[in-house]
Amino acid sequence: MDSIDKKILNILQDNAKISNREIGEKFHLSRTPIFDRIRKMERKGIIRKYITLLNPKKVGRDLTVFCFVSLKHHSPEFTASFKKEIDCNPKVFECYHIAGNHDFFLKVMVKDVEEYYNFVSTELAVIENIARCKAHLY
Amino acid sequence: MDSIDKKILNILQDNAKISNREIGEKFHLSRTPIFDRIRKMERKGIIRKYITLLNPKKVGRDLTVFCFVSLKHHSPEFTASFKKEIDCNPKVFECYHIAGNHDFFLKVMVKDVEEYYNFVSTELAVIENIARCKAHLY
DNA sequence: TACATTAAAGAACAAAGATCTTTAATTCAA
DNA sequence: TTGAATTAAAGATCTTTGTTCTTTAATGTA
Repeated sequence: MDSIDKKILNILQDNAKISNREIGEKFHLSRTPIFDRIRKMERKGIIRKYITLLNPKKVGRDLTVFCFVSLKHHSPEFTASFKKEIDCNPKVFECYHIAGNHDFFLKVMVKDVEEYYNFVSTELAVIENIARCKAHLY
Repeated sequence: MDSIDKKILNILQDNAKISNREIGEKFHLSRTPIFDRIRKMERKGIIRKYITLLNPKKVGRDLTVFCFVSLKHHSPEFTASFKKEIDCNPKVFECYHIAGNHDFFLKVMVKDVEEYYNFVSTELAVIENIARCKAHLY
């Protein structure tokens, strides 16, 4: 991976739909080498996927909550089981197992505070292994 | 926005590069109405942007740090100025202005702990308005 | 030097996006 | 209910893009 590859990645990170020709113009290259470079990075797994970002406020998800969850039991089985369960929840947009005082970090997107507390009481707190949950509203 | 629009959004969220024809096949529609629906949602701002996700481990970003930053001054000018500055930093992948005890929440991706502390000392702490910074390693 | 490897360009083709017109369905007011 | 206006979809068409293949130049190696 040379400096051109890295610059291509920077461009793509911000805009997945830019054409190879337009990228090539920035480096005085034709679209062929750009295509080849991108495909190589896709095949190597450097480029993971192309996704679409929505405007949460316009799709009924006005409130973002960052939420630290502590578990009672910390064995690999328990943490993996928790992650698997929470990853399926459509309100949970990101889930990380972090080091430090807490165990998991969640990014939850909901309509309002009421929906968030419903989420906590009916979808989060019902999970056996949960000890504590600390929220940061956005 | 009807149910077809919502399903289109679900598909696009996971794959920004799927063709209109392929989406249309799922609903027994031609590519024209799919194109029109997507463009409408783009113009309304429902669709925000198309981005590329990389594999952090393969681009020398093994360590993710969630970092809460508190500011000294909290006026709109100060917070906007901080956000503008930090948004330009290539190591900062997400930045949110949150309610609660802290002011900003950052998702920072770096090679290792050393690079993170370099980031804090040479790129974060140099910003005048910073009061505190609390990190959660991932 | 001679050979293999790599990167880029250019030609060529299939597929995609994008625009425009027409048709059918739906809504709304007279 | 009728008729006009609006909307959604299809189909034709054109431009651009992605993709493949071949050729050429540059680089590295025995």
